[in-house]
Amino acid sequence: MVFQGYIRSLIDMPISKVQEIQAFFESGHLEKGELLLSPGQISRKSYFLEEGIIRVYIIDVGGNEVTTRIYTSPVLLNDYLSFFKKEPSREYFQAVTVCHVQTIDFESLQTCFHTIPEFREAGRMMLTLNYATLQDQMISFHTMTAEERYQKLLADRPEVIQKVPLKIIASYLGMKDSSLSRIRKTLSK
Amino acid sequence: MVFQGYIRSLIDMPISKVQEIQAFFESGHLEKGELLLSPGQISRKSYFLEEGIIRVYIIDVGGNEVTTRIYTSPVLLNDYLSFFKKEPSREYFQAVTVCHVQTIDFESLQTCFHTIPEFREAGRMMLTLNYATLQDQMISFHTMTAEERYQKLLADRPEVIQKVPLKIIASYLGMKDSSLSRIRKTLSK
DNA sequence: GTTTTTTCTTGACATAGGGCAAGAAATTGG
DNA sequence: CCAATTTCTTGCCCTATGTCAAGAAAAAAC
Repeated sequence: MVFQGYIRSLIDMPISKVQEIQAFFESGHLEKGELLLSPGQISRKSYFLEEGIIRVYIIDVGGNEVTTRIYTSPVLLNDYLSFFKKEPSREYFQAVTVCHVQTIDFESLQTCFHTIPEFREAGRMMLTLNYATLQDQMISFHTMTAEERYQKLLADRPEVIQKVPLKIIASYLGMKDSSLSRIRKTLSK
Repeated sequence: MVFQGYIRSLIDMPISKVQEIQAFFESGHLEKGELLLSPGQISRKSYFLEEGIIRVYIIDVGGNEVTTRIYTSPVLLNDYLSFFKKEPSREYFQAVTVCHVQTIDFESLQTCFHTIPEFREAGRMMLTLNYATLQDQMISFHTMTAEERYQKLLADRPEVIQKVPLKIIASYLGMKDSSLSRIRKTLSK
């Protein structure tokens, strides 16, 4: 249901088509804290996140975790570069909460792309949307203060604020956790 | 030549294939300062930037220009969201220098995608690479100071430093032009 | 349910970079 | 060439956010 609605929101197509697509995926489950992918590994799977939250982070030169993306369901996601170019990933993908996912491996995805043109379109649309999201994030960094970025996240994706630890949110928003804590105090007044 | 080398760097394919692809494009020329696309317009073309520099910017709520991307040749570029979803663009695309480009319209691109699977792959690769670039940029904002970002740009793409006005570079790096000017002074010592 | 570990809050102080504005320098246009 | 723009530099002062560190609160482990 979730899967079908999401795919059809990307590209309009008959239910039968989506069911055909869905048959290529298989259901899975992720524990809180589970790593889907680590630096050095080659990504073998793409995911449809049906329920839950997944974050992507790196360890910077100073040894700090930097969260660059936070995915909230429903969404299609993978490590494009690693998955398509078959090169080692440079990021950690981690389940922040328990997650329900639908997974698909490279070969199945290629088959699916080749046999169902609509899915190819959907794939491109997914990448396009992800790109647009990242771009919005860039613009936020250029034009907003740390507090404004927090308020935007609160307005756009309140579930992130509710379910993700403060220090991960702070890193994602490009500030220190002490600053975010102070911002919260200010806003609570 | 430039076109062929670039496409083949995305996806390995015989020269004859690339020539077939190139036939779908037509040569063009952009004046310095020329706008390729403005907010509200629907993007009708994709570009291969053969020579020159193109920047993308928006006007933020405070009325300031914010440069979000700077493309240096050779590179394939377009406004994905506007071009593929046929929705109004939200950005300005502007030639920063005189440019040589190869252009292709939506219909030709679709035809090219359908008839040449390799080009479809190349298109996906282009989007993937652009995504990766944007992501690197995000990470820079998270982990580096303004000065470090400047030094990185200088190391990675010196031609940007040489040919793009300081205030555009400053905006792209997320700082004020006065700050960048001071950074330059510091570094020159 | 007690201990251990992790996360969050808070204070005191430091600093990178912003805001404003004036003038210098470079570029553009006639 | 000379005037008009536009771009770049610089001084002074200011503020948002960082740094460090300690303790409180919450969550996880036993």
